[in-house]
Amino acid sequence: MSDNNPFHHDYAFPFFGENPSSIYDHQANNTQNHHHYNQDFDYPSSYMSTLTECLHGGSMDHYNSLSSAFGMNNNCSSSSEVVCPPPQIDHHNHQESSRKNSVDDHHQIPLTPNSLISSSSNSEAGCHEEDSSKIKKDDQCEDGDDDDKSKQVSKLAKKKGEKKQKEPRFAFMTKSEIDNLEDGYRWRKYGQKAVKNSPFPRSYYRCTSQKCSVKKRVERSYEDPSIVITTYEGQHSHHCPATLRGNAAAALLSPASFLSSQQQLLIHPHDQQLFYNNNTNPNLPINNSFYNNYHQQQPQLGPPDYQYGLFQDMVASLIHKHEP
DNA sequence: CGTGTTTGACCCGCGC
DNA sequence: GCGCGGGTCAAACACG
Repeated sequence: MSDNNPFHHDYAFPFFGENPSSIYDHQANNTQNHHHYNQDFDYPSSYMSTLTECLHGGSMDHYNSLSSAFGMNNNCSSSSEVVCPPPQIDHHNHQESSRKNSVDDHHQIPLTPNSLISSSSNSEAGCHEEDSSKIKKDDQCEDGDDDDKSKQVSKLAKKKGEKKQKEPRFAFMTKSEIDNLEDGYRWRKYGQKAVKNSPFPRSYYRCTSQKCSVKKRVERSYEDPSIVITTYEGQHSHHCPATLRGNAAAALLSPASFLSSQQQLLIHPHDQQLFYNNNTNPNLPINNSFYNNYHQQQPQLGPPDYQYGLFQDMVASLIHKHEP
């Protein structure tokens, strides 16, 4: 697949978070002129729970409800109810991670207005074929390569005789200076690759929980370097570590809930004006490991006060918006 | 020492 | 068959 845009073959949802100043700039300068938002677009507060359920291992019904909730068609030829903001190449906002692999050419690919919004199920023709490739690899193992028997045995035992189902995927776009957005789960990075036509590498993460095969890819949009594209693959087979402590309030106010709800909220351009993007809050350390360290080292405590405040502001706003 | 990251090598599918 | 690009593996390394 030559397409390096995950939104062309994954279940995709556009999210944008911005700080107030930047959204004003966007709207004043670009958004309204070059891209349209569906005026009838509705954003029920159930987004919050729906997305969380998806991330916590919900059924495909959740995917459907998500897609419908976001006004997306289930077929691939999306009518693009929501269009992403225009690409703004911001070269001073490049990430600093090392790139071992040089990218041959960084030429700009013409942006189609719907390029980031189209969605498809995994059964669509445009999906990845990585699972079939794995199966084939395992078949080759059966042929008897003595070299890597030990590591191949486990794979064989895992997949032999059954065709592994393709994992459902969905992707988020988030305006953030942080690449790896905290979602409440613990992830282990297992790879990084240069992306064709993009100066930004793609990172591969796997859920650290045993028996959980959920993966996620994180990459920065080459069209707008301030946008982080996170693609989840699979569904967690365990509870979110951030919500495991049995404290409903803590769970509600956990960074995981905060971030996902923030992303959902920020899908609507009008809401973008209401909230700070947590990740561009100058009071927050711009540090990938901030939330990870927080969860690992201070799991008994709630988020900092400003996070409480932000989240409560958002919830209050949501309630206000949906009151008759 | 346990956990997570980095990074070169490798595999696979696909197009030519 | 060959090269390319995406995805994964695993040894080496970093860090608390």
